[in-house]
Amino acid sequence: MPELPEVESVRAQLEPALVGRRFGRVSIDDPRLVRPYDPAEVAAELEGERVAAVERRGKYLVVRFESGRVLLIHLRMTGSLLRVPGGSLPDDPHRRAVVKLDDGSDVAYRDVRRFGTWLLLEPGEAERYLGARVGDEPLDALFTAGRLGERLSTRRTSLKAALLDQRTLAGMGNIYVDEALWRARLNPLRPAAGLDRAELRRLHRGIRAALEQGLARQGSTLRDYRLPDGGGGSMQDEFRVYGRGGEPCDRCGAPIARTRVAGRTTWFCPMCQPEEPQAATSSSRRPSRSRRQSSV
DNA sequence: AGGTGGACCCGAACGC
DNA sequence: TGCGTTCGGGTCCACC
Repeated sequence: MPELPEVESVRAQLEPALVGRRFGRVSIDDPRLVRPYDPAEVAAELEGERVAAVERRGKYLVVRFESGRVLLIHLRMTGSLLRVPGGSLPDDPHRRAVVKLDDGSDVAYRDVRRFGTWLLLEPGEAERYLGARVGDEPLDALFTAGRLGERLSTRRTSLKAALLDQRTLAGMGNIYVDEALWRARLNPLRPAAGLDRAELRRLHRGIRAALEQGLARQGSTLRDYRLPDGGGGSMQDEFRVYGRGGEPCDRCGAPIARTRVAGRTTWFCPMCQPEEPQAATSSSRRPSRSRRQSSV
């Protein structure tokens, strides 16, 4: 599922192919993609636009045109973009749209489950749209452990739910939240607002480490994820907990547990990520008791 | 206000 | 073999 590392990897490949290019013929074959707008009208409006920049905010791809208009692409779960140079697109029953560029290349949008969206916004509209939905960029230099603490301090829900909320911070999904919490040795059910400074530092590092490793591997390819050149990522080979129920924890050897938190399947290590924080030598926190955990 | 759960999709994996 | 059922994932929206 495309999360921040996947979307950023797509963006990086798309940018040199798109910037400076003018959209030629555009066909949008699935009305869901641009709902509630008319596919033919959106396609017609896109034709002739020249790309000024290809950016990313959270899980959104942001295609900025010289006109000031912005095309926001969200891949949701199974969306992918394929760029081919010569206009020889392979057949694909799940293709939902094609953009012909003025250098003759084609950019095709594929989406098995049809959750993805293309939204064409007029100049100035994108900032407000994104601002309402997307919080801090976790890899931005301004995103510190202190800032993370601020964002979490007002939340009344679990750590997992808060991190999945794109307004808390942008770009984490089910995979990278579980991976970040494992790295931070924090239980997904811990209250989001209850972390001390040391825990916040661990979480901040865990988030960045998980996302940066995902970026280095060009994302994770579980099923439908593809880069614009047709390749895949390899982060799935580096998962510490995601999808690994019953396997031994890389850190302590205990079997990885599978449970459900915030409506999502959640993997964690019951030993490394206990519900009660471990007693620290310098703190007066009461010692952790053994807790029954759901297993596998 | 803020959190929770269902709806939206469809292919894969499962159960009988 | 072949059917039916369950599952999952990100976001929105109705509900509490």
